[in-house]
Amino acid sequence: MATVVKGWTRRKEARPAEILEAALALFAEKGFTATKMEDIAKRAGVTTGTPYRYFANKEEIFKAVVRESLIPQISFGEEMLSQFHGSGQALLEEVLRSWWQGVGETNLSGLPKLIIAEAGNFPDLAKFYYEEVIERGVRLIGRVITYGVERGDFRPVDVDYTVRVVMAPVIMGMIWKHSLGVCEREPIDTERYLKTVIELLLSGLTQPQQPANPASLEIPHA
Amino acid sequence: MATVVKGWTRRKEARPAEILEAALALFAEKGFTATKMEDIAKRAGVTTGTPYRYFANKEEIFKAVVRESLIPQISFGEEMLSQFHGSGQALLEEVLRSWWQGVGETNLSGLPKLIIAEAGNFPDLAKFYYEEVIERGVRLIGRVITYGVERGDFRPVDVDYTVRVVMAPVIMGMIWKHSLGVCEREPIDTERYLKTVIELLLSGLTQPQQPANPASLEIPHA
Amino acid sequence: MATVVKGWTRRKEARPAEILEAALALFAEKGFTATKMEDIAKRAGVTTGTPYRYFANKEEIFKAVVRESLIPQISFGEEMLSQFHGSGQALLEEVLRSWWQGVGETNLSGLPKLIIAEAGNFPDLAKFYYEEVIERGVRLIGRVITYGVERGDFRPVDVDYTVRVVMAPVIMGMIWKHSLGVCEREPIDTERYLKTVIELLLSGLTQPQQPANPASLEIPHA
Amino acid sequence: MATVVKGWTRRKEARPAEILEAALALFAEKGFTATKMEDIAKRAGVTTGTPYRYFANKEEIFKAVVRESLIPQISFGEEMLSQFHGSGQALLEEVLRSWWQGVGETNLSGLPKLIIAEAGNFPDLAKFYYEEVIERGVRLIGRVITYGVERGDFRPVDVDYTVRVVMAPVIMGMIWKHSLGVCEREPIDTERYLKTVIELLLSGLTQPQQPANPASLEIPHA
DNA sequence: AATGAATGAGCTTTCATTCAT
DNA sequence: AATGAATGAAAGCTCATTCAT
Repeated sequence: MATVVKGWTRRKEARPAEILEAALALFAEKGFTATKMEDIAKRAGVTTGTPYRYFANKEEIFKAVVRESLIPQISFGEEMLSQFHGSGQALLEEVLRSWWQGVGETNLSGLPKLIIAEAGNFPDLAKFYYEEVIERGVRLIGRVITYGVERGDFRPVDVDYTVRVVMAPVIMGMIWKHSLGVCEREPIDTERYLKTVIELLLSGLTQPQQPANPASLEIPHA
Repeated sequence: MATVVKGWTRRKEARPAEILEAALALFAEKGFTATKMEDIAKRAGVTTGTPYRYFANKEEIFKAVVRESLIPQISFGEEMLSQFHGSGQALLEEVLRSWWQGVGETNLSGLPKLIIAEAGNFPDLAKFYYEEVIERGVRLIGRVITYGVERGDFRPVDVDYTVRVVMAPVIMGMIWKHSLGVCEREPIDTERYLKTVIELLLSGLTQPQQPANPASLEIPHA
Repeated sequence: MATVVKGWTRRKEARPAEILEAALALFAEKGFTATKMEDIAKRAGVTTGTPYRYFANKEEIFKAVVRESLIPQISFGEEMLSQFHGSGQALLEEVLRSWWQGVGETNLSGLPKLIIAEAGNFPDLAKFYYEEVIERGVRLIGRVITYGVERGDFRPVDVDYTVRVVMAPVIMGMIWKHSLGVCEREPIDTERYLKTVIELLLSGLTQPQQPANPASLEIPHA
Repeated sequence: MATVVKGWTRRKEARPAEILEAALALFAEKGFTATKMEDIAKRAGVTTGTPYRYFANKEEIFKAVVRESLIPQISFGEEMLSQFHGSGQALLEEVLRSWWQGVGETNLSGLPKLIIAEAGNFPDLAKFYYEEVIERGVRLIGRVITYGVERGDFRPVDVDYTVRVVMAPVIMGMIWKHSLGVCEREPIDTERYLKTVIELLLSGLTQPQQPANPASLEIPHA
């Protein structure tokens, strides 16, 4: 939230970032349509017209938020994959957990909900998000699963579709936080949720053929 | 859509149902906010004021759609559960498949997306949906899993949280169809998706035949 | 409120009167614009279209209410005047009290408020009411005052304008009942109000016994 | 009406006042409901959305009109009372005349009609007006009468109710101007009306100098 | 570069009146 | 004579975007 500096002293180059930060917070809370430009401006500590100096319109602000905040998280996952040498199980868990930490526990977790909600009414946004985020994400998880299958850690599976099944609980966890989750009597215990997800997925993916290697059932980090 | 008839008569008793059908189609396509009352009216073959003869406002139309269409599907699942005598695996597959058939392949599959998207801006709707749909659905799947665990078909699991993990891929499948799914080059093969989901879940839930590593079976917090 | 008779048995000739009664009650409560035709119908125990069998539109219903209910009250006052033989004071009191009883304490007391409120937006209604009610009422009170002056009971006064001053507290009393009166902590004691009105008016009109100050008796513009 | 200026600037600080002035004129003419926001805007020389920058909604515009225009008139009367040293008669006449001048002869005279008309349908407005205007007005006139009674200028009277009787002709005079008054062949001569009011009221309130004729003071029927 | 007043199309909801039955 | 479903124009309020300063 924009460190307050004495009036004109505030460095101009911080403006766009402050606007994007404010926009992300509001997008996550209310969605795209329900977020008013004026609220973004106010929250960024500027006036109505200022965001238009830096971004052509609300859609461009959304794209910029995605580019600046979400896409680096995917790059981070790709980085991790390229340097990984352990078991498929460990890799999958590592990727899911770091995604959860970098996205699920930040305001970014509001973006999947937003895009799901508004894709139909903003086809440009949908296309952009699909190409820049979804496709890269799917490719990343696909490579993770293939890695495990090729190492013999995972059963041979229908990779393309398994990717979606693997991602679903993580995405849903994020969506939940930002929508009906607020109706629940006791908030979700995210660590417990994540643990359940990983346990079920790994257990479902793991090669059951040979007498199980007890180590491979253990939860890494445990 | 409504055979055109001269004058207003004849369709009298059919009107509310026609309006709900039109509303569901539009809700699924555009969401709650973006669905204009006038569009509902037009699609139902009536004029602006007519829906208000039957429903107090847009929120009530939504509730009626849920009550008339979605809730019976849950009742159907409860019915199925109470009469089932086979294995846990068979029960879970049966429930998921029939849910998919009765909801996922109809316009009803648009409702989860809608409610996720608009919960924050329509707390009344959220509360209604949470109490009437989510809680009953969660309870149903919880009983299905417990059934399997008690029969020894499934590993002992953290039922409350496993429910969410089991439902996630099904819900996501429905959400996908109505949002970013339209961006995909080739449409999802739903049978293939469902097969992958069930295979992974059953494989993840099923009691391993050989002596398992006890540590990995523990229920968190237990 | 429409004696309930077995369905079709209800004598048709009672319909218009029932509709007017319902209309008066609602007009008094909500005013002209805010009274919905459908509410009139419902309250009269018929359906939406029925009032239109008897009256061309809402304005005509209003006129009929005035003709059937309010105008007879004026005739009654005229009757009283033509047969009266006592003092001017007694006559004025009699007229005011019987007006209060026949109008002020019934739903008719809502009509002055209504017409005052809506005259600007329904010029036809205003003209009708002015000609049929106001002019006759003013003429009546004018003759009452003249009666008192000619008998020497009242000071010689500017009759035309005194009429308005005399009527004002009675009209305001009725208006009050139907509008801001509801905000008062304790409801108006109408008998006490009426007593205060009459006391002040009679005391203000009565011929002082001692040689009067001629200046104060002059009629302006005379 | 707002000298037309190029662009939107310049009138910045004047806007709210211009809007209130336009609103008052329309409220006086048509009442609250029948005054369209767009008409207020047009008359103030702006477009539909502009009034909403300054006032949350139509009700708030009404309240602002009352606060800015009517309430100062009451304060003025209170001021006058606190500095007055003459006879009760002179005080009452002074107060009524200055009220007439400051309210009766301006657009403010439309407010009593408005509030009487719409109290039932806008309870919030009614409560506000009752508390901010009526109660203070009643208290003011009550003190004026008490002043006269205590000085021996007025007969001892039922102050609470006499207040209403005294105010009635003044309020009615204002109401009349804005409703059925327009139907009259020759417009009311306000000076003549006011003179008649004051003469009748003072004559009705003044302590008879001579031994009173008990009969004439008795309340008939008592 | 930044401001913030102003725009105006767009949406939900209401209700007098009509007219097929 | 009576019904009551349907009409459709109208009104309050919102908000992305513009542009004079």
